Amino acid sequence: MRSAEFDREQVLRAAITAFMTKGYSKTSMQDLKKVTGLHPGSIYCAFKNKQGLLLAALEQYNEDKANEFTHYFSGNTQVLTGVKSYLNCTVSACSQDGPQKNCLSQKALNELAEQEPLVEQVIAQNMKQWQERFVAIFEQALLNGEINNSRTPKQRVQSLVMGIYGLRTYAQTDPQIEVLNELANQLFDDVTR
Amino acid sequence: MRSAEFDREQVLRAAITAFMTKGYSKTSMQDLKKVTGLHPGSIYCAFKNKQGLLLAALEQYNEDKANEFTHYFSGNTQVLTGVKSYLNCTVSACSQDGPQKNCLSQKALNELAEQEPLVEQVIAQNMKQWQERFVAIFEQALLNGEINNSRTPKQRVQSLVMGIYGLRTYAQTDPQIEVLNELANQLFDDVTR
DNA sequence: AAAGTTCTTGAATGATCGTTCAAGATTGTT
DNA sequence: AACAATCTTGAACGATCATTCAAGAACTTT
Repeated sequence: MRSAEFDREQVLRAAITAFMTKGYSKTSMQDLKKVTGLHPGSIYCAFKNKQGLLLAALEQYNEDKANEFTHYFSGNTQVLTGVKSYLNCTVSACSQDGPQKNCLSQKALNELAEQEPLVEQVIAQNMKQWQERFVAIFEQALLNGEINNSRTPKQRVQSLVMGIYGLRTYAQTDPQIEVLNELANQLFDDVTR
Repeated sequence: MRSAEFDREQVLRAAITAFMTKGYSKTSMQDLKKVTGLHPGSIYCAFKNKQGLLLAALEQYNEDKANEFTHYFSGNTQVLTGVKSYLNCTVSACSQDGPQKNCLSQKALNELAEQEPLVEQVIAQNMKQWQERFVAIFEQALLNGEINNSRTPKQRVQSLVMGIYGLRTYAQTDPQIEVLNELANQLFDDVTR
């Protein structure tokens, strides 16, 4: 046996950045060869094809986001403080230039929904997981008495994730950080009221 | 002189539908030939190239949306009633299948932002116009006493359009009409509170 | 160190892409 | 009716696309 020479995570992160900046369709295999350092044959051997690479990249992205998420809520401070700082982080990411202002799942969903059912399904699943992590957080907030039960945690989270999707789209037309911060603060207030 | 034989609006509406269903990159000139009934040469003569056709389609789309908008607020009923029915219409569009569940501006923005500056600029302008139409509506609502001045009309509208962007994205992962209606109702309450 | 296995390489493939343009068709003018 | 002007047609173009695969390189085992 001989093990592969490339670092899978490193390759996937490079692919993630490429897909986030240029989108799936406009990212050619030549681009992917350049950023991953892998020759076409290796890519096809490891991921079957371009779509397979996207699916693997989405999986990696989901994992990274899950780790990031737990990082925000690992401390034993108030739960809502974590939500607030999560939103602040999202805003500052959106207001910057560069690839990180986007979300791979959201961008790929917009591009490929109803065109690539498998991809759509995987993204929907990832987003559902993300949403469920938030629900767990808000259920804890309810137990802590940080929020009341005028709306269920799930209802609040649905509004929250909808708001974050909207925030990212809004930021693409108007990346003023003050406006985005105001929007995020208002969203926080509405969701925790 | 000899006038063109095709109906420009008809061609643009066909292009709009095509771009909305498959996205810009994945809509080939062959597709466009098929749906518009125009041969490549005619398309290039009338719109210069594929991007020119997209720009023309975006312009037509913006015009159509503006007309649709005034339709919702032309009656002399309460302003907020119009907002509510606008949201209901958006929800039912999102929950359906087919091309109309998307918004051409939003989809193209997600696909082409930071890749095609000219397209991005035109879309940002269209979205700004859409937002300004809403601001005028909310200023009227303020005069009518339908909303208070705890937030400015502009602030309310920023939250509203952000919410609508988010609603459309949310609908792509979970098109249950009950959930979307609940989200839209909550958005309405938050924005008019 | 030789053989066997697995991975890497990158040129080649056929398909499809956006785009062009010269020839044909149609209309308006004289 | 003949000519000029303009539009339509669709085959052809080079470029680029995702993908393949046979040959070479590198590692493991004997």
